[in-house]
Amino acid sequence: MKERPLPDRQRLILKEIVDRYIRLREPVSSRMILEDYGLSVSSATVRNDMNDLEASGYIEKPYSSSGRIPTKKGYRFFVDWLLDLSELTREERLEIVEAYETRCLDVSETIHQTAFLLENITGYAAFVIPPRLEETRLERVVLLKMAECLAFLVIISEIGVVEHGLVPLEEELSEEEIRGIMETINRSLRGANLEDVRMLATGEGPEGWYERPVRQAFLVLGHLLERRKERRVYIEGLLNLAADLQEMIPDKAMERFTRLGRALRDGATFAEAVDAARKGKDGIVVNVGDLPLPGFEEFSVVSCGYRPHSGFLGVIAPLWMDYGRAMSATSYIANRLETILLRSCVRSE
Amino acid sequence: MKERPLPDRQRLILKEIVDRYIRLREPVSSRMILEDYGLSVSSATVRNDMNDLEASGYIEKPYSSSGRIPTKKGYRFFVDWLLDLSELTREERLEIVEAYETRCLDVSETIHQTAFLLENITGYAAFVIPPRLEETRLERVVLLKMAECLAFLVIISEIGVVEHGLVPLEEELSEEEIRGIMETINRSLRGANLEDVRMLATGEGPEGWYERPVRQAFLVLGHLLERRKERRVYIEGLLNLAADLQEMIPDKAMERFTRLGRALRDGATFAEAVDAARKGKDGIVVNVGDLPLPGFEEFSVVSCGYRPHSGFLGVIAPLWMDYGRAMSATSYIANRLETILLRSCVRSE
DNA sequence: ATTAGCACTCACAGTGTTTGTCTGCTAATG
DNA sequence: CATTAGCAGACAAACACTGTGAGTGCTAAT
Repeated sequence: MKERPLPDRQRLILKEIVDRYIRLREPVSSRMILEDYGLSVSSATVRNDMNDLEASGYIEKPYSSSGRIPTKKGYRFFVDWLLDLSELTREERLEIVEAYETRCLDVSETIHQTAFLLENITGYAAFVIPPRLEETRLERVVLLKMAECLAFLVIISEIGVVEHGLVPLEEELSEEEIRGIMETINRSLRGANLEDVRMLATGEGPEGWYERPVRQAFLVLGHLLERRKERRVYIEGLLNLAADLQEMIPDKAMERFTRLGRALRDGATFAEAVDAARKGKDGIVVNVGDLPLPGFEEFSVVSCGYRPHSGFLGVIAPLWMDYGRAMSATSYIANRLETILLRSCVRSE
Repeated sequence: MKERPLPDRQRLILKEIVDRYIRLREPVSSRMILEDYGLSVSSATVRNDMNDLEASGYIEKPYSSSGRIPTKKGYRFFVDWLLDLSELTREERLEIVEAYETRCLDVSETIHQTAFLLENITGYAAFVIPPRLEETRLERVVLLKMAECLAFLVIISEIGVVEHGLVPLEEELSEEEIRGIMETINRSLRGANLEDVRMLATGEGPEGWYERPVRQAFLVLGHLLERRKERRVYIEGLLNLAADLQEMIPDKAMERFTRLGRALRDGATFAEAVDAARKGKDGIVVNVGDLPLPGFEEFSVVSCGYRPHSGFLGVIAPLWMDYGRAMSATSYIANRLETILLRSCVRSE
């Protein structure tokens, strides 16, 4: 794990190479570094250092006589040690805060909105992954009579409205009876985590225990939570990666783009990969091209957790992304979302 | 409008050229036609006919000595006169019917599902455009008390649940009072078209006429309908067009793809363009590369209306799409959706 | 340890060559 | 007069060849 620390000048040169490559997207030559950076040594000296850096695996040459570009290891080192964080401007922060102003209490809605927000701010592809069902506790369900044989079921967790759907009833029930069902459900399930609720409601479960109308509500409850479990990922702005791919591999760009798209179509896989890569950390995590998913070899993922635990969000962008900006945007928005979710509890009293 | 009808052999040759080009995607030479099609004439004769067809604008050459490919006019003629419709298989029809089995009464849900379905069946990009608000009448709203200062508003039209959302209340109201609000709203608005409702609810409207809590519900009502008005288009499977673009213009594929994506991001524009191109027709309409939208020059759109009027759905695919299949899939699914929507009214009694 | 100088490498863009396919035209044919 | 055979010409596609210039590695001098 512990690398021998780089000599000062080499650190400087590496930083310059990464900075410049991120800015201009072309191999950096020894002369370029001097021009930009007024180092008081000659280009040959720089070349020697670059040689060392290459030997240690931080940079590489696309071909034998070209300038250098950073390797993944180089980006990694850059992110860990050399990065200048660039805070969001006051205006940008304001924009984010305002975007949440008109929010309603629907969790999916909020999360979807967040994905858009993060996309707009960073210009990269953004994703938001809601807290796992396992980590979300049922506050209560609300069951309301809508028509003779139709009720409305709303699932409310500690962070707001999770899902809602219609419950067809086999016979007409009075409002009192429906309230009774609701209370039966709440009495037995309040405080349970939603994954347990789902399993209970979809599994063979305690069929005999309840009367038919309760079972009917249960069925829908399970159905809704199941749907929620599947639709776990909101990704926006995939199109932003198109131009990057074009630049990366002009002739295979399209193929790679579709591969990426397909990999992300099944959101759950992506969510799990990122979750695993975060290794349980809470705050900002940067994965430099090491997400074990097909098509992600040339992309970095910046992610940040938010409470309730197990929820996280972030951006997907090429290795040469502006890490500083992505990191501050991601953590700022994670923070806002967290605040919004925790504040907005829809409690019963 | 009326073209002089093509001589029989030329029709045959044109059909063969389009058929073959759609199948193999490469210019068709005079010899190919003979091989495939056992015409009892020589290739020179075919060439002469091809010359005539080119002169009339039905086919063209990519370069001076290549085989021929259809022009838009050629595709147009093909679609209008030469096409063999290819019905969906029994299995495919079954698949579609089954997909609607688990349907709930939420209109957006159903429509979204339909877009997926059409994409899967055809393998092209599919879109579904819901009926305009102007063409949808309010069946009724349902307002239900959920917590002390929170109610749930459900908007129900002739075709199902249109939208729902939370209504924050400024003071606690009894269930009776809330029911009162609901009835006030329903009394004055039932049967009105949703666009009028929206304008009424968002505009300055009859502020003075109602007490505060009613206004509050009104506000949310307007907000929900506004959102609905904006989110009018469901497009799925855009990625399917990527490969086609790659084939069409290998070097500019990505650029064109993003242009297409951006054009479709604002769904309303797309919806209007297609709507205009359909010229009020009810059934299947095929637009061969003549949709006046940037990026659509090289794409055809097959669309089909469904009731309630002003709703329509269809596919977007390259000019060389399998029109027969696309048309039968589109019209079949339009038909199913129509049935489902009209059947599923959520009436009050 | 640093530097100047030089030989070497290689992408890139431009140019030429070859090959094979398919056309248009013309003159012959029934 | 429609049809055909035969031939010359067009041109994409694939490939090799070349010059140019940016950038390196190495070596010998400081």
